[in-house]
Amino acid sequence: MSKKRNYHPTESELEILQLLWEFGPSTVRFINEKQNEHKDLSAEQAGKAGVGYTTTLKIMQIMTEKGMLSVNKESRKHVYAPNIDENETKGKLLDGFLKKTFSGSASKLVMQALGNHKPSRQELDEIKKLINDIENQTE
Amino acid sequence: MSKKRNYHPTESELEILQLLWEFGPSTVRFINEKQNEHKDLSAEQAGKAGVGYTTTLKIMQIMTEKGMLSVNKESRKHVYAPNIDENETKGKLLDGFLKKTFSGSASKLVMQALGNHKPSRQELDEIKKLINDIENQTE
DNA sequence: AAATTAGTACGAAAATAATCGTAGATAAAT
DNA sequence: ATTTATCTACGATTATTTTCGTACTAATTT
Repeated sequence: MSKKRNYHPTESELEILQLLWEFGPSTVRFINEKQNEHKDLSAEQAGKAGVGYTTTLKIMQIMTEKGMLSVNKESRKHVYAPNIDENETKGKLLDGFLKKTFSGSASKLVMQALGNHKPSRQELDEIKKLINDIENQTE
Repeated sequence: MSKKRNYHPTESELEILQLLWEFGPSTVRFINEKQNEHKDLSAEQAGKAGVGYTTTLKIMQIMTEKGMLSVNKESRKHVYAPNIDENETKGKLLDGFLKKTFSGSASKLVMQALGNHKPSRQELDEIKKLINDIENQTE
């Protein structure tokens, strides 16, 4: 039986995972800069310092220990890559959120999501198509 | 300008809020028992001890300090009531989750939710109705 | 009334997450 | 070849959340 780890990425772990999923294998420096770019965009306060380099490094090292990332040490600039699947991970996170917040009811969540966030015409069409697919596939 | 507090309930705070929303104003004892019932249902280990009474009490007191709950102390058994709106709170939580996990795209989340959780026919119908409502309301 | 039970108050410990300082090593620049 | 910049390693600190022990008080039982 394989050791089935259950990954519960923390907030900053998730932030890093997102960047790695988006940009592919990266150095600590790159990830750290992206983190601080993002912070700037939504900066509410002038005095925000941003995440320190060694903080990002430390977290990525911890993630590697946990098995979430793998690291290539050939170069001095270690290159980290996500070791877990984006959709699978997001699915699990969604599952947890669903249970905690919407008693596990996907439709309640969908309704709140659609109710709050007026989706665009294109988004609506995508969703309708998805629903059609599900309906056809069921029967 | 009113002091606009931004409530970020923690996990156990949210668990308590859910119970208060579901069952209405309650004593610590009641909430604590519900917490442990729920834990039993999904008990994976035999040795799980459950949440201690004073733990629940403490958290509810902290929530009261923060303004999330209000408390009626007329009886010796204090009765706690949620002070924040269920839909509004869940909306904010969803918002945060959306940003952190799905880059703020509601449709991505909906698609993942529907993709993972084969909704029932009834749920599908509800969602379709909701989409119709949104479409009609837009134009 | 005495003893037992059931409550609240509250400080402090334990667990978890995030941050950073500093040391040491390698590479790059002068 | 020195100096300076860049990188990793890693312990320690801070912040946050959760848990619980203990003291004290009020009610309930015997």
